[in-house]
Amino acid sequence: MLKITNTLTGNKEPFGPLTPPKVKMYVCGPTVYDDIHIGNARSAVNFDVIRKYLAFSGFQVTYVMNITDIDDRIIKKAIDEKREYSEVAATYTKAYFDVIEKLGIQKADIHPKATEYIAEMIGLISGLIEKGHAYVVPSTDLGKDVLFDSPTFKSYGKLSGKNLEELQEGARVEKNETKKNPTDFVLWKASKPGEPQWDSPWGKGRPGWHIECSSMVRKLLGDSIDIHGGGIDLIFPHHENEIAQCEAFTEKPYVKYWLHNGFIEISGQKMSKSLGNIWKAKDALKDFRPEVLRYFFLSAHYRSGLNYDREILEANMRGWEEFNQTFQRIEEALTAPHSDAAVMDLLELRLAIDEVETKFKEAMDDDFNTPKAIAALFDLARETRRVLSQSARVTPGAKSLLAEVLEKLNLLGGLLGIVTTERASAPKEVEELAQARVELKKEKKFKEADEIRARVLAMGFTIEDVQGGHFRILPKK
RNA sequence: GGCGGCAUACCCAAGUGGUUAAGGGAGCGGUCUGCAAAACCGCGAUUCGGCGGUUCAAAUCCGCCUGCCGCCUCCA
Repeated sequence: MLKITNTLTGNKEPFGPLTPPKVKMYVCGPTVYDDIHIGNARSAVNFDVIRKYLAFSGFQVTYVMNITDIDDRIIKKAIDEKREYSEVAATYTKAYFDVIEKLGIQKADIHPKATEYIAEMIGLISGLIEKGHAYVVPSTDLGKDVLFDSPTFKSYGKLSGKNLEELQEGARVEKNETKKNPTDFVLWKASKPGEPQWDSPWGKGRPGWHIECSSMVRKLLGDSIDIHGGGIDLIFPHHENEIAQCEAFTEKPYVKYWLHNGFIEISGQKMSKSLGNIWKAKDALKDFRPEVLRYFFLSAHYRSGLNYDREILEANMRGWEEFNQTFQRIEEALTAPHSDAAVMDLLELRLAIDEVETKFKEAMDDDFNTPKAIAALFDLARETRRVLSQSARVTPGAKSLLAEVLEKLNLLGGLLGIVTTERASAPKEVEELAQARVELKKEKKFKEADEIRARVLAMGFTIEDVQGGHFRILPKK
């Protein structure tokens, strides 16, 4: 039984979608004004795994992730770079999908762009005005603003656990003369001359931030959906405001389960432009394999913070390498001739194979506990390596078990996206040198053999001796 | 000031009432080896930030304290 921690209730609840086996899932995607950083990447990976696990569990998931392609920061960038805002958005949308693809993140079923849903937004805003939840105020020469009247939505604050009085007393709520209440927020923003603009009943303007998600959710998934996700920082005000807009208008529950992922910190500090410690995903991908980054992201629970430090990531990578080595070693054993004479103890491996999927599911069913799920995979991998070390050539019985291991680890590890299909392969020349070295060793010409090893090392490869006069070539560490 | 989260071995990180406190990294000891590396085996928290309380039983529940962090303004 899958359980999910729901931010709305603060509890871990059994997961029951509105219309099983269908699951409607929406996650707040990027605002395409710059390259995404590893925090964005972590979020995308977390929800990718959640989406895949739901599908693995038999649910029919419809997954929507938006692209915010109109926003103040995009406009600012466009002005700074003297380009059209749409060019800026297109540039970073492309960059986003490039990173997503590299990270092995399955595309959402739909990636709607905000600017393609302006009509739906205007419709929703008009409806809110008619129902008395929004009001129009004069703004620029080109048009008027529309603001949400927060006290008219009586459960405002239910997601973030805030109430209107506290927010009004709070020192950090901005003063704004056009707002009737400090917690009111913009639904429609009048454009200034030269800014991107759309025609509306309130003149030339553009949508507020919160309204786009609400509009796209309703248009693409319906009034009520099962899962809505995003970063922990979006709880307030973004998701709170989405609830207010939608529920005030539809008078139906907007989202059943709210999921929020924790932040990545850089050496204990929040990533921010002002601190200058932004680590872009595309740069991370230059230094680390995508599977390693995914392994790192999934090494902590998605709700927790994740501290990044180069040493921590590199320590994670060493564990990941050993895990992935297992695949290559199994493949080697499977392709090598078998041995009927080998004495092998396979009992523990049999047990490990039988329980791995159960342990994996138990972990994932507990609010997508990926660290625990990974531990289950590592248990099987360790047991497999133990068996492999018993004999260079394995028995036919061992081969069939190893094939099962491969299947399980590929299935479950593949779901997490932490398995690499890349195998260490060396140039033919290196292979030949290594083979020649075997002969030299047989003739006890160790000095020559060591010279070959040194030469190969200079070429970027390490030769490791394996039992029975065999060898393995690995990239230099 | 309001709301929320976290504190588990040298490091990362699961565990949220009851058998030996997962897993990974690093370390140490051993086996193997021409050497090296790898591999494999073994070792490692009598204890879970501190102090009280509840309970037959707590890392796990409650209270207080200390420390760190996030949100309340754009933010994954």
